[in-house]
Amino acid sequence: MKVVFMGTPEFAVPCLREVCLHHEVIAVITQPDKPKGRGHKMQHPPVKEFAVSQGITVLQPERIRNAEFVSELRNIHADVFIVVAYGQILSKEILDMPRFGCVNVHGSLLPELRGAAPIQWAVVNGDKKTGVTIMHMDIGIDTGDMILKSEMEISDDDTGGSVHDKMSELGAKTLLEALVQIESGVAVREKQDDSKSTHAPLLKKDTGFINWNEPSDKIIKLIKGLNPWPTAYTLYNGEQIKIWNAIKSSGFANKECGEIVDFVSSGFVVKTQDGAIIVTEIQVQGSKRMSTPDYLRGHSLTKNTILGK
RNA sequence: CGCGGAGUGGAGCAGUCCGGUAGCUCGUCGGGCUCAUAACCCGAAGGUCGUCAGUUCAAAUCUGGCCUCCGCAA
Repeated sequence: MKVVFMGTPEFAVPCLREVCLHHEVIAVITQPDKPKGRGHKMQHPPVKEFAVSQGITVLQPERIRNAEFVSELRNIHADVFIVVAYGQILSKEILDMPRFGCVNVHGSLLPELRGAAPIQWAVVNGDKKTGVTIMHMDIGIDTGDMILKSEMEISDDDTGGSVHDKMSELGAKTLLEALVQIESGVAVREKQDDSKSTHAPLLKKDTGFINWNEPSDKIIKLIKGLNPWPTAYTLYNGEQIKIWNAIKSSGFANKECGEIVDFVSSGFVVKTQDGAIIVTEIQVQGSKRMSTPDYLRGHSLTKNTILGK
């Protein structure tokens, strides 16, 4: 099929890679280059990098819904638009353009976790499984008719990052299957049960601020789900400490939540609502991420300090 | 030219302001003690202090350039 691919971050690259192998990608549409990062250097979206390496035409409209760009898009005459984490909302005009419509790869088992950050929220919520859904886009956000789903397990060791990476590949595979079905006319259109929908809002920095008054399991899920971004964090005497990893512990019933109650070989122990957790990997401002024992070799933390303020 | 932090034996740091013998906590290796130990005691190895140049009798330390890493902000 003749495909226009819309996508921006790393997550979309495997999809583009696989689609390139089996279909004719006539254009890639991605977000404009933006000054980003330290020193405000220009940064190309990962999808652009890949597209350029394959010699595919790259278009980076500031606003894809602008009349001028829409007419440009109309002239491309693709059979299908594939949208994977593009980052802009498509207008009805665009959705109706290709013969087979617009196909989206979404990182959850819809109708659960509609929205911007389904992968991380699945981990944060402590879900045991998640998956990808391939769907026909409609005017709503992640509300379109579903074509195909693939499930995957979330293990205790998984992080937002690890699930992201695995799902990125799973999504590409599932997308290819769906495209075959679409092309041969056997693809189903399953309506979503809106009454079962949940929401996975955009992650912000402060999503990672740890509330030590919550149970150990919940805090650990937050830490895992927001690793590597935006990362769970707390404050130690007003200084931010990112917490990369922690394991469950217990005891210290008579202590205050958030208090550093002990030091053990794998890290320091913090009281939570229903027990304690051992913080095993941290990062302080200006320094790199390291295991807590490493950190404690050159720094000291004071016992009984209350974290989070 | 967005703001800021950092590069010192294998790890994490101190020392830099105020130039003058390379230090701490661990790890490693050897020995001792112990029924035993991630415990304790004794000893050892291991660093051209990111890099290049400059100042100086003398540079980890002062000056300038470069490389790399990190936090914030976007």
